[in-house]
Order: sequence, then C-alpha cells, then structure tokens
Amino acid sequence: MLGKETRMKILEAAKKAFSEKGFDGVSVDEIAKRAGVRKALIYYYFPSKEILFEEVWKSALNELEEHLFGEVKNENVYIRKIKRFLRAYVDFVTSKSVLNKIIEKEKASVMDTSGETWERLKERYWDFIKRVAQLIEEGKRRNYIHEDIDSRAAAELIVSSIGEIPKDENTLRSIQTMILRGLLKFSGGS
Amino acid sequence: MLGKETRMKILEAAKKAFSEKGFDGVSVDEIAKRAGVRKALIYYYFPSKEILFEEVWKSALNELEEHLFGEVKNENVYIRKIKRFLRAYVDFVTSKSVLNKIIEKEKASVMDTSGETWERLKERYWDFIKRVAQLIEEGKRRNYIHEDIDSRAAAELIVSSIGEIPKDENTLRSIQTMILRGLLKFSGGS
DNA sequence: ATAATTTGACCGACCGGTAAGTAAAATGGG
DNA sequence: CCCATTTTACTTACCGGTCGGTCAAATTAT
Repeated sequence: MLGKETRMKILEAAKKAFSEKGFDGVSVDEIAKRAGVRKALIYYYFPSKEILFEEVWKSALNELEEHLFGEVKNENVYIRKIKRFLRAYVDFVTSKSVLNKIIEKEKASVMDTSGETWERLKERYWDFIKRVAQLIEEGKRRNYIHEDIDSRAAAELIVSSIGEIPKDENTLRSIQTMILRGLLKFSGGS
Repeated sequence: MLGKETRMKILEAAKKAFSEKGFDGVSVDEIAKRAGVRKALIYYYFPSKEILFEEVWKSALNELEEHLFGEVKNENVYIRKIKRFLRAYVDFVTSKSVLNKIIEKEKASVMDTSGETWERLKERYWDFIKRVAQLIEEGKRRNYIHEDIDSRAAAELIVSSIGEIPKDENTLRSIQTMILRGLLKFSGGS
C-alpha cells in the first residue's frame, strides 16, 4: 500500500498500546499485531522502539499544545483566557484520553531516565511546561495573578493536577475552581 | 543467614529498583543482583514479581501515611494542621524520594490495570486518598475551607501536585501557597 | 527494470518462574 | 545428652517463551 498510510497505522497502534500499558509494558510485536503488520515492517519505518516512542510522545504533546493554545490565542480578556485554557485542558483529558495517558503514564519515567532519546523527550516536555508558564507570567504582568507564586510552579500544578487520571467531571470542576482561587487575586464565581 | 534479614534485603533492593525503573522496567534477576542473592531465593520469599511489588507498594504508602498523619495528629488548630500536613508532604517527597518515586511512577499504570493484584493496589491507594480527603472534610466542617469544593478532588490535587517529580524547594513552596489559597477562605501569609 | 514496500525466518539475550538438591540449624523422643 | 528427623535457607541448573532487532528474499508500484 501507500507508505505514508502504513506509517500512520503503526503510529496510531503504537499510541493506543503505549497509552494502555506504557513503554516497557508493550512489545514491538504487540504493536505490529495491532497495526495489522509484521514486526519487521515497523523497523522499516522506525529505527528502534525508543524512536517510535519518541515520535508518539512528541505528537501527543504537539496535539495537546495545539488544543490548549489554539483555544485561547484569540481571547484577549485575561481572566477569560485562563478559564478557557483550564476548560480546554479538562476537555483534552476527557476526550483525548489516549494521548493524555501516554503523557501521564510515562512522565515520571521520562523525567529521570538518561540517554540520548530520553533527554529529547524531557526537553519536549519542559518546552510545554514553559509555554504554560508564559501564560501564567502574562497574568502576573497584567496584575491578575499573585506575584509571589512562581510561574513554572503554577504550570506544573495545573498540568499535574488536571492531567492525572482517572477523574470524573465533578472532580475536574472542583479542581478548576481550586486552581483559579490559588492563582487569581480576585476570584469571584466561575 | 537470618531469613528475616534476607527478606528485608530483597525488599530494599526491590524498592530502589522499582523506584528507578518502574515495575515493567526491572527484571527479577536485576533485583536479585542488587540484593546480592540468587533469583530463586526471591521466589522462596515471594510467590511472584507481582506480589513482591504489592508489598513494596503497600509499604511505601504505609510509610507515607505514617509520616503525614503522624505529623498532624496532635495539632488541634486546623489552620496549623493543614499547613503542617503540606509541609510534611513536601518533606517526604524530598527526603524519602525513593518511596515517592515508586508511587508516582506506577500510579497511572496501577490505576488502569486490571487483575487481582492490581485491584488490591488500587484499593490501597484510594484508601490513602480517602484519609487525605477526611482531613479536608474536617476543614470544611470547621468552616475553614470553601464548601463548594469536593474533598476528594482537593485530596487528589494535593497528592498529584506535590507528589510529582522532580521539584526544587522553591517550586514546592509556591505550590504549597497556591494550594492553601485554593482551599482556605481566609488565606493570609504563610 | 528498478525502486519502494513488505514478508518470513531467524538471532542471541533475557524474561518470569520452577525442580531438585544441599548444608545447616532447629526439634523432639529416648 | 544424643541421635534421628524435620524444617529453614539457599544454590544450581534449567524450562518454555518472549524480547528488541536483523536480513535476504519476495512482492508490489512506478
């Protein structure tokens, strides 16, 4: 068939598999079976299991960033911006749970495993955190967010508390409220 | 040698190994090597890798609970109680990072893997969250914490945002501040 | 024909787990 | 107290199966 399509099929199968069982929990053979392809073909498109995971990891973070920042880039009222951001995150966790699980399941391992590939994955993750931190920084500059909290810390709190699984809608709403009250100087109703 | 000591050595080696590489990332052989024993001896003391991990998981959560609730059980002023609790958690994450890493690295996998053993691990984790939630509930009853937030949700936010790794002291302090502001009705300085 | 794609057969290393055996220590009856 | 028996602690050797990865050959598309 068309090479591009096959590559995609493998990538999609890998996403699902990694999100269910984590990097070490999935064998290349299993990914192959899910994709309806022989294992050797995976090595035709990807030089190693690590590199395959790297692509999955990066695409998950790309989609997350797109979803989050695409939602808020045209919103100029800061208070609405941050609220839409949080809602978009909650949205992502519930509707794109496959991608979110990849991140949540491997985050801790990625962050303290060394080696070429893993350093790149770390870097990609910190870039994402940095972008979230910039949003917080903007709020501090515009005087909406308490100056005494570190932007990076706020970003990590948001990502870890919303991203973790599993959560029902009610829990997620409560978490949103708490985050807003933790950040904003004037935190009226939702 | 004495059997109890050997068992402990295996358990300690397993803790370190699992905290560094996660359940699937560690082989029983590697644990044996770290403990300075033959693999078969591990199966003399533990019926399976899963059960060995179960013991490690439970002991990590036991020590965490002990550390946290031991610290606050004699504090009757609620506002000091919750602050001491958070500080104790930060303390645990930094000084007992091995135990914390076990929990953080496997939490996501444990929470959505089925099977006898994993159900027990889930249950143990939710019991811990429940105890934290009770502390929040107490604050709501005593009128220190906003009534509109769900205690369970608050517990999850605390655990996931403080527990995640790696964090420096400054970041952890900022997170503490944000959590307190998110929870308390009157949140003056620290 | 030739280049891109896909396959099956295979590799050595390692996986979790087990069987059989052994040396030493604890146990207990006479 | 002593000797026979049982139990504890531990080792060696091995099991079938799976791991990530390779490669030459076959198939397909251009």
